[in-house]
Amino acid sequence: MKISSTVEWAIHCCSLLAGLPKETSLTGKELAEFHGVPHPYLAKALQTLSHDGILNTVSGPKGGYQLAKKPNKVSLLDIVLSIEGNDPCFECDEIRRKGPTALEKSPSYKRPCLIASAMWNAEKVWRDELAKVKLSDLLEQVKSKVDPRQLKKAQKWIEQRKA
Amino acid sequence: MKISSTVEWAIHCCSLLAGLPKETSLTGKELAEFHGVPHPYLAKALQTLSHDGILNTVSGPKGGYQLAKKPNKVSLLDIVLSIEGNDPCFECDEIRRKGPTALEKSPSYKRPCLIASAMWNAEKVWRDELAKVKLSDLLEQVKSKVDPRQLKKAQKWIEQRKA
DNA sequence: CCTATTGCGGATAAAATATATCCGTGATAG
DNA sequence: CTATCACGGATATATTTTATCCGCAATAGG
Repeated sequence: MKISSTVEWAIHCCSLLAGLPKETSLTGKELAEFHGVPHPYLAKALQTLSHDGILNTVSGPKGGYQLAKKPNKVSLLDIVLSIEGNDPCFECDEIRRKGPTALEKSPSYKRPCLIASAMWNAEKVWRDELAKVKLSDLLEQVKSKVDPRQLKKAQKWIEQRKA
Repeated sequence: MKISSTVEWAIHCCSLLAGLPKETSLTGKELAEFHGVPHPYLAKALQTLSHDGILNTVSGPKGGYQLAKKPNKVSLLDIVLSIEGNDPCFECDEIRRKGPTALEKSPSYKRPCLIASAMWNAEKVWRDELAKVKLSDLLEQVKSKVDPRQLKKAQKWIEQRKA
């Protein structure tokens, strides 16, 4: 039960893009360099986010990625599901219907397995919690909790690229 | 982000053992056959559950597995963590400290990354939810929601083995 | 136009993890 | 003493994750 590290990269990228001035975009290469992660692989994730309407992309020189929506309209859940897919993390293999004591057919099989239900319910509260957290919330926290020197440094790095 | 199918087996096994009459135990082979899953691999899971104090084991003929605690003292979280390990599913790779705009050293690095915090918080509510569900709760639901014919069949199958 | 830059999509490779099996050892009931 | 069973380690196989590459389409600028 491990969340792929691509999810971490994707959230960082989206957070960064969310904090950018209007009309500013970053290329995949820049996003990879900024975060110190491999570019070709990160590109796959950006592609996926773009496909799912979280990022806007522009081809060609001066192209790159922008956040497709307002930061308060993008949740962590949106990003996680985009990268990981929205299959539930607990998959019910219907083992209640296997083995020598299973019935050929039973009305109770139409209801979900009790164990699966409990697992899915827990996953639901997890998802609900992630859905509550928007990129705008992260931006808000950044103001007070991240070292101002780092913010300055990042801002400078980006301005230099876009000049 | 997928939970291993071994977890599903483990929960089914624990639930079954929880519903057994006092002093009744089942062998690894019986548990595997009952659920229609491969015995040697399931044995590994049972071993782990035993190691973590969820199951009691007895060697030798007439040996096997029993639930080590009362059903209301074993939660789904106990079983999940036993099998999957208790590492958080989101691992923070500290990418905020990587790349050209990171600082050598900053007091803000002593606090957890904001993104990781949000992910861990969601995982906490997930765990809390799983901790709420005890094997006794599942047993209670079984009474009203599982086909009585299947319960009868299972009971008979076990009695026959133990006769 | 032409060219350089950039994202897209498919194919592929390498590494890590999950799944599954086997066997020798020790414990124990009969 | 023997048959049954759990334990622990070693090993094999399958699947997933991680990572890279390349040809194509889009586009800004000369």
